[in-house]
Amino acid sequence: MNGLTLKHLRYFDALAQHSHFGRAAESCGISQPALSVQIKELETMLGSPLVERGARVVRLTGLGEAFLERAKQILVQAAELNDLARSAKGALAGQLRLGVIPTVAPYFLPQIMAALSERMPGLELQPRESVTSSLILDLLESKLDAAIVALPISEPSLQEFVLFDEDFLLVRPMSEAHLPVPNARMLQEMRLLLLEEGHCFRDQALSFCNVASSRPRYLMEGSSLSTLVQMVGAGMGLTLIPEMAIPLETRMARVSIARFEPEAPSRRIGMVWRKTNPLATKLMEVGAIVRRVGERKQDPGYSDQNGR
Amino acid sequence: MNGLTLKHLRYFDALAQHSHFGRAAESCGISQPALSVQIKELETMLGSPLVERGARVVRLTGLGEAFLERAKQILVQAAELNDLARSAKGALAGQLRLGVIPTVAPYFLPQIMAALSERMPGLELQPRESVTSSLILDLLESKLDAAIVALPISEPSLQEFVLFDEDFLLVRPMSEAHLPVPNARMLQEMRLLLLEEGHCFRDQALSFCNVASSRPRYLMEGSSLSTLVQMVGAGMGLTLIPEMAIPLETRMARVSIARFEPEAPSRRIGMVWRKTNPLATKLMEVGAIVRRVGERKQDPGYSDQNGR
DNA sequence: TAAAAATACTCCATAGGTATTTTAT
DNA sequence: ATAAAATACCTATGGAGTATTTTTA
Repeated sequence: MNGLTLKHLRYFDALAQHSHFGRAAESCGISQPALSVQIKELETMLGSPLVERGARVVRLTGLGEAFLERAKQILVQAAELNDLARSAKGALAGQLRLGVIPTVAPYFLPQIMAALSERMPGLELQPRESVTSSLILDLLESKLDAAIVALPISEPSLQEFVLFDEDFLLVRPMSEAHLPVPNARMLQEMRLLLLEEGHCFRDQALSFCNVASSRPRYLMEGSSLSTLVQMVGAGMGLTLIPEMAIPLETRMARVSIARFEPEAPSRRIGMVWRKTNPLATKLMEVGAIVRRVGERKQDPGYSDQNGR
Repeated sequence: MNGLTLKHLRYFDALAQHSHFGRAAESCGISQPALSVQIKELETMLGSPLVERGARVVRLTGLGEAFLERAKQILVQAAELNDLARSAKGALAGQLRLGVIPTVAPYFLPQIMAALSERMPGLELQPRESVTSSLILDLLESKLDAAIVALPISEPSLQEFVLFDEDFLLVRPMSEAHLPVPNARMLQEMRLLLLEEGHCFRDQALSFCNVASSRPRYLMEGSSLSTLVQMVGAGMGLTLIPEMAIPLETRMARVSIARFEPEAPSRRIGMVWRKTNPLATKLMEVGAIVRRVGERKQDPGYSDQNGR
């Protein structure tokens, strides 16, 4: 009598996500009629419709919303079952889907991959770069195993593992190198170049400047730290970048770096994963290795392959 | 790549429960080879065995245990999805699987069924009588929707809904009706007839008598309150019964009833259900109706169909 | 050697495809 | 009029049955 299938849930989840039978079907790798039939079957089992069919819109009913929420939980748990076997085996093998935020990835990911391939040879790292909000969503839906982001996340279902803290440094045109380092108040009056919305680094920088409104007068936006530094070099303003970005980003640019004293702004970088992930203990080991990489980077005597 | 099915989980759950491919298959309504194939498929997907096959024994591996735990969770949640639709509809309709402990069922269930069929006509009550431990297990595995038991249960995942408190009364042979009512200390020296192990009412009575050991000197056991009262009538000792059992059990018996003063032992009867059950709000309504029945029963002016 | 699980094969139910119709804006 | 979902019909995969062999205590 219980004809419910995980397939039903996957299809319904896809339908809810796309709000469109055709695209949802495509995302499942099946044809639109096949998906229609499965959804209808699900509704028949339940005795109530899950979606309202408009001519151009598909919307979830109230029941559909409630159903979706629970269905997602089940799908996540089912996905975790797959990881269970891997976690039972000694070394963490197979692929590890790791998300990394854009203001960390280019400066840290190469070293992470090098360290992991040495210390955990069986591991196949599948990195994905995106902003925090997107990474967290994927994490919660079990589309990622772990993510490296700025802490805190404060999501109760996620485990946070601190990797390291790092300061933000001031990047100015060479021509201003002789000027005193401005403080937070002064920064508010200057032409500050920051990342576009969605990047946590942007918010952290703004919060240092005590900027309440999200768009102060002299704010310009770039889509990568590299772009920002280039713009600074061209005399268009100044910016902040995290310390780990210095070697790579300032090598070719005609800019001057200054440290804020005595209170430098900073961020805490950490790794997060679902607490219920069966790989949790293995992920802790991964975290320890990654942390080691971070410590080496911060050691002033250390010189990585990015030179400097 | 994710060929996992709820069917796999159901079959594996059955196998774990029966530790026997043949019987597990039977309980699933399929043949033994069919189950073997599915289990093997599951193990192949995971890459590790879930069970150790002995010639006469099937035991779960470590991975199997871990897998089972998570699989059960998923199965419960999947079962709850079915209830979701019903809860969305206005009145609670369809069948409601209600467990009741043996020391409540015969005295309370008829009135409950009468009240519910009047107040919730669409509801088809499927009662099941068993001891508390068994009811709670079934509840947690979603094989019951709710249960009427003695509180507290103190299981975090269960919602407790208090129905009423009721006293325990002393049942003596008619010949002893003139004697003073014994207190708890005195009871320890008397020939006390109680239910066999597993019944919560037995434990509650023992705890009133401050009996530490589970089998005091003068203890005899019966399998139903009715039997106990008959034995008391035959002069074999005395017993305690809950107040609601009085009308039915003492009608035909030559026994005398006495109330303990001033501190009568008592029990709290309540209804419990899984907090995550989508029917939770509806179950609260059911609880309210059942509570009303309990209140009417306790009203001295009330006379139910059991006479008295 | 005997009970139990695995294997071999056969079959049919059903998930899914293609072609088409119906629906709603 | 048109995009989108439902329906009709057909095909093929795989779940489940029976018969049999293999395993192990």
